[in-house]
Amino acid sequence: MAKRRRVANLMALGVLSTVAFRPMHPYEMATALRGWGKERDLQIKWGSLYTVVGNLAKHGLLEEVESSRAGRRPERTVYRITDEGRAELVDWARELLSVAEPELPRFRAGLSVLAVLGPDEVVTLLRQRLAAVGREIARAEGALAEHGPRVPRLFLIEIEYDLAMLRAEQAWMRSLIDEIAEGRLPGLDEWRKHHETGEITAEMRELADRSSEQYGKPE
Amino acid sequence: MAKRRRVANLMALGVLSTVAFRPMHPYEMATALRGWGKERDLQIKWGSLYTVVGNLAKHGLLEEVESSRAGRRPERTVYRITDEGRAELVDWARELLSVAEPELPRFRAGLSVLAVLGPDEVVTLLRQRLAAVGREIARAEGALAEHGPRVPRLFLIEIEYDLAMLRAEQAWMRSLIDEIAEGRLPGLDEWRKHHETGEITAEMRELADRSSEQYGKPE
DNA sequence: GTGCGTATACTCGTCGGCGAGTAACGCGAG
DNA sequence: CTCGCGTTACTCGCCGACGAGTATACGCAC
Repeated sequence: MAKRRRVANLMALGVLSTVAFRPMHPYEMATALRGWGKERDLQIKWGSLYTVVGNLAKHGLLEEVESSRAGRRPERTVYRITDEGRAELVDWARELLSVAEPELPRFRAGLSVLAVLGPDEVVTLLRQRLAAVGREIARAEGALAEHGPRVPRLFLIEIEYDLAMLRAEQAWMRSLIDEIAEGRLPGLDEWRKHHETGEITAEMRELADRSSEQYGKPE
Repeated sequence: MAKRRRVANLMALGVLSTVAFRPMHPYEMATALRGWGKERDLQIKWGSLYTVVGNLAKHGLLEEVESSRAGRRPERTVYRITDEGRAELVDWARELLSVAEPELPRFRAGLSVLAVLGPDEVVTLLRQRLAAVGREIARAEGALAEHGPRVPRLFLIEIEYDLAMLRAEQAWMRSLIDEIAEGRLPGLDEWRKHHETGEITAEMRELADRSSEQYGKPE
């Protein structure tokens, strides 16, 4: 289960997958990744790039090929992927596709502190986010429509995944918004009262102090 | 849009939300969070805890109350939330609930490097993950069933969100698996051939070299 | 009552992440 | 032909994340 990667940063996965095609220097890897459209999956931090490539080399997953300097430009070090690097890439892909450890999206964190806001405001905020999700959906659909004809479907799979997840999120948010807005959410009155008066119900106090186990084991 | 948080780590959100109830020392915050069941959202790294609390204090979101030592135990520093801290908590919650910047789940990264594996293996791996997702669903359902009676629904919202997302993921994975397993995915033959012979199609080579813009602007 | 395992409550050091800075080149405008 | 601004290609350095280490206290067996 998810053995510790020598280079854990997901950008390293991107690097490995581009440099698998042909030897490159770091900057080239980044532009290739970008040109590919993968900046979305593993966002490129220019600062990290060289750290990551350096670490990959240190661990024998990449190796330095040449260190040419054209003119008096800064030196460009070209790297090639090693057999070990290729193995790591494959093994990592296997892990990512087969393991489902729970993720912690930021929105989920927001949901878990819902109660610090009042119900009415929550509805407003969720509506804003719903609109934003709608825009993301449009964007993903646009991307599919644009590239669908030219690019094999295999390479657009992540976008299809995005779409599926975004639509699910949209549906879920809609039903939650409706429940709150129409007053059907159980406990809504206590929530509103707590928020207006700042008063903490006995229930909440109890919850706050209890330290029993809940949903999910500590790692 | 997502102004830079003085303390960006999501654990800080957890800390703020617990210490909002009453002053505590760091270790107590962590156990409260755990007892609450929030270790799932913002997983607790013991090393980070003190860094995070320290940073919150440094930025005036928490303040030191007393530094009692009971017996000859290590000194316990108790912190209280400041008005600024409370404001940050509320503002942060607002942001998390209203903004939808795209997340980058690990699975999505795996999908984006699908092609380094062969279709048959991909099916096997996805089936494994499908089973794992099923177990996660069961777990979330169990948690809902267990706590539903005792805990107000408001505090279980994240679990409902988990469930919705997990089910969507399950459905999407099923349909992808079927498409590949039943040979309905377009481009499947090229994919298989590429994987068996190691040969790169002209299409892929072209894709690899092109550096045109795609889906998503660089930040 | 003494030994030992476990919970409590931190401290420290390292390593990676990443923003900001730098420097050479190339080109288009005037 | 030269100014300057965008692109290429990196380097530097801080600071935050977190694993591992540490030290006390408490409970319980024998």
